[in-house]
Amino acid sequence: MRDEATVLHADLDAFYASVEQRDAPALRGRPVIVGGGVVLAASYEAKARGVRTAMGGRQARELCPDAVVVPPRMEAYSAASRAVFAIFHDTTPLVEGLSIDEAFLEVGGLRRIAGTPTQIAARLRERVRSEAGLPISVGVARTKFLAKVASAVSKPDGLLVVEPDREEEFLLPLPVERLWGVGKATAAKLHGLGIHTVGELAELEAATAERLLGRAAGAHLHALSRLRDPRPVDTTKRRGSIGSQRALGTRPRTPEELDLILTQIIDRLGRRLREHNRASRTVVLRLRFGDFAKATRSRSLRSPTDRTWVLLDVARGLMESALPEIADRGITLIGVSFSQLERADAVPPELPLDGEDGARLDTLLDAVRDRFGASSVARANQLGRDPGWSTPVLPEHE
DNA sequence: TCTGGGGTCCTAGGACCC
DNA sequence: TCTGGGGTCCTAGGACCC
Repeated sequence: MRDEATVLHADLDAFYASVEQRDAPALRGRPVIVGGGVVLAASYEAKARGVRTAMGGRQARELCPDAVVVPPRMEAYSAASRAVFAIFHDTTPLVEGLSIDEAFLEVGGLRRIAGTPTQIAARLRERVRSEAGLPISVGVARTKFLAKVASAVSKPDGLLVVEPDREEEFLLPLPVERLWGVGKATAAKLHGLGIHTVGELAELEAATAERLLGRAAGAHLHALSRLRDPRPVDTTKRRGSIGSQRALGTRPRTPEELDLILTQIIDRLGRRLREHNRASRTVVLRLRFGDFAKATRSRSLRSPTDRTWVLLDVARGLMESALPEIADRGITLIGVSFSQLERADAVPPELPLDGEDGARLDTLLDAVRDRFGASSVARANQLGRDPGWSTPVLPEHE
């Protein structure tokens, strides 16, 4: 196990709001809220008045009537993110992006050319401030998890180093909500057992935590509470899904309206897919009904595709199957994600399955699905992806 | 609290294969 | 013919994060 603090977690402060303040000097020093219906981001001046991310817009304005409310400018945030990540990559080749505004950096091998992790972290903060014009907090520790907690504790605009011999003293008194993966539901379960601090969780047996929280989550959180986090900084991660959704309000919608919205979402997502040279094998339709209960419907394809018309076709089928329930319960949100992504240029060509053969196979698969259920189709899909299988078998089924 | 939009990972049952 | 262990894929749902 590494015994030196060489992992940095760098996390931009109030990211969207800071970009707005950077670009409009009149907003500096004032409470800024990004987003109208719901707060997407709040500047520290607004946070000081109790405004929080994900809070309803009305409540936020009551807490902070003099706040400047601005609509989000996603393009500006993407550009700012690219500039900051360029500084990350200039600092070390070992960068693992977590989201638009945070990343892990492994700087263990750089001591001779760039100095200690603490020196590297301080210089990184200066560069982001002077070159990108944004405040950033950095945590430095032996593991990713501790570095992330350290950056959160250091906010705003902070730098916090957790030396290996101070880890217990730093972590154990913190509330369990600080653990990465403990949200409302998990915190409530732990509180029910009288567990409020990380130290109290660490005193449980691992098996007890697993029984209470589920095998994976329980084992993971228990390990974190005992300072075990073997995950290295991973530079090879790629996005596994992309999605888009639209809230609809509560008024009734006709099937024609829903189809139009679905088409717009799929069209936009299809573009994003092709821009990133990716293809998707599973389409997920996400619904929120009139009572705000959620549901998903999904379907997997024979092979990944980036063709909008194919994806739209699948999504329409899912939507159609949900229409009766929507008519009953009303609908307040439509979302679509494309998952099981692969590189589009790595998808093997489907030569034997194009054109009429492809149409015949689709008909065949539909018949199989009707008669034997979806998992038979899943098996047929496996066979269909086997290049040695598809060509000779098809004509026999005509 | 009358509720955004983008993601990740895990669980669990049914069906299937070897 | 029955039983079983180990594994994969699909679908649906849930918790969590920023």
